[in-house]
Amino acid sequence: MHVSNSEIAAAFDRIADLLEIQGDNPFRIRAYRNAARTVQGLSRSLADMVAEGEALEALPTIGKDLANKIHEIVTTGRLRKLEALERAVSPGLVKLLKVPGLGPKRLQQLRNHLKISSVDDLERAASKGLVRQLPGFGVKIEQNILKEIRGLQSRQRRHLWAEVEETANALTDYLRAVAGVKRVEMAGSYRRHRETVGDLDILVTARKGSNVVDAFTRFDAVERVISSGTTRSTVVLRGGLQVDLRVVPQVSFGAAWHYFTGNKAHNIAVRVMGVQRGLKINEYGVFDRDGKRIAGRTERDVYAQVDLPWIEPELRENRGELEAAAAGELPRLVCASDLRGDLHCHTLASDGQDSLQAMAEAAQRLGYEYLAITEHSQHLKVAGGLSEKQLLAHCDAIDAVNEQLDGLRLLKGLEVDILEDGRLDMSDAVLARLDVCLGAIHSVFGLSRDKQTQRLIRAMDNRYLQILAHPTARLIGRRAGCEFDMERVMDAALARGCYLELNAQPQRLDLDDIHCRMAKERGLKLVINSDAHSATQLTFLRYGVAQARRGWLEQHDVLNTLRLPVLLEALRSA
DNA sequence: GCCGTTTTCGGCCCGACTGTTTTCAGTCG
Repeated sequence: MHVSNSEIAAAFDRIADLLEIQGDNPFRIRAYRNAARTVQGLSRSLADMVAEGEALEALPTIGKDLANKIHEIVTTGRLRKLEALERAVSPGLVKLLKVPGLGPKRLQQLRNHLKISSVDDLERAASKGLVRQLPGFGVKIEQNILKEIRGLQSRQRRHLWAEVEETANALTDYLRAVAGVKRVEMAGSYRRHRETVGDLDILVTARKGSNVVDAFTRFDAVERVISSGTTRSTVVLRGGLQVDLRVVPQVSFGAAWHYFTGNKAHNIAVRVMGVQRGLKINEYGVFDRDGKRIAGRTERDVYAQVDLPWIEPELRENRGELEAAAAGELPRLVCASDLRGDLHCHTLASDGQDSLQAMAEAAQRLGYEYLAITEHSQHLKVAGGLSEKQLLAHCDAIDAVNEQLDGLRLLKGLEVDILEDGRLDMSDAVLARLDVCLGAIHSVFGLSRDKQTQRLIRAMDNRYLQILAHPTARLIGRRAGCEFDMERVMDAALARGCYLELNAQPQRLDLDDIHCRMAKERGLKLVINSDAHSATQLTFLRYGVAQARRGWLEQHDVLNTLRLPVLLEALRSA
């Protein structure tokens, strides 16, 4: 049995939910939520740490009690505290807490007076006009509850970052054109480039008297206005995306941008650092003991007040970036212009939509030195996988295009299927003729953790395999990644001179940010690839770069920042 | 439940908006 960090985090979050319903001490509830976040963000397996007898209490937000609980869940697979809570709380209640506007206090009222224990109960009671009669409730709250229940499903899902990019750009362009508006910036998880975002946060500075909030609520795609004050407004767009707007004075812009970028844990930690220095930090600025504003115009000013350099938004997760900043050890994050090429794409020869020539021209326009053409292999019939004979012919075609190219070199590659037993779907004799060989899992995702680990390691045992493509094979929101021992696979890759891919397709982003950091910590280089299936998809590489930055990667951690000759040397010695 | 330049108890980030009240509680981010 292996208990993953995600499972432990989920257990702590679940405990927090259940405690909230019981109206428990809010600080205890927060302690569980903080711990869940810490656990989720660790780049080491807690199960391994327990097995090696390491002191879990050294981890931030983990004290003696939670260390014991982690120990219990890792060694027994159970958590008695959670089981007791599950028995004490009826299952429908947790879902009720997800209804916007319903917190622990109102939930308590509903349970005590109306015996409500599920969303269905609540809908019935609200429809009959029973809810409005409770103390503290009224007609408006009752109507809101009914409205929110109906919209519950559509709003719960998170959106891929890339899916909301266009809306974010349209909205900022729209707001920048409003009279009196000076500055418009995205904040929140969008600015931090999380792979999915729950809502959009937009920050605006404007001259006095500007009707920016009004204009915002009249934006074309707005379906519903949830709230609208003088400095703040929330709307829901068609399609269910929620957008929050904040308007702040210019002198507060930096403080507000920092505050609304988050994440919450990062903000709280910075505020606590302020408190230790006798400062109050809020979205309007940094204030001394006399209440005088001493900073706030830029983010850099705010950080400077707590003796820190400016921190890249992608790092702001309270996963050690504040400590690194204090020590002057922040990473110099990789950026898109560091990349000199792309080692994973498809053409019409398998399941791509553009010709070799079109892909080459697009790569030239992007200024790349190299682009690897990596079709599927025969086992993946649905994607037009190539037989050995077809692959060799395709290599000739690549050679022919290369003869015409200036400045760009197409590399002969393959995304070879890793079969169930770990063998590769192509003979060594043919693989030997390639510049680049990626291996990937496209079937049998459900093997046991042990077998999947062995499968991947056996694939890397093949001397021709250089890169493990989209290692977990997850599809965000649709398919969980394969289960295997990531740390063993990474160590095996390191020992064999193999590399792991960070696949930049927005629905894959595989490896994720935590995995990136695991790799970096062991000195394993990653390759950021677009896996483009058309010429325009080559620009997807930027999503991968964002994910890499969230994983603290620097230029020297990424293989395809190398110049072509150095890259080829690195691949040959793999 | 965590944590410590106020260190083993007593705090725990802080402000906006809504709706129900008539000065504030609840919720949210």
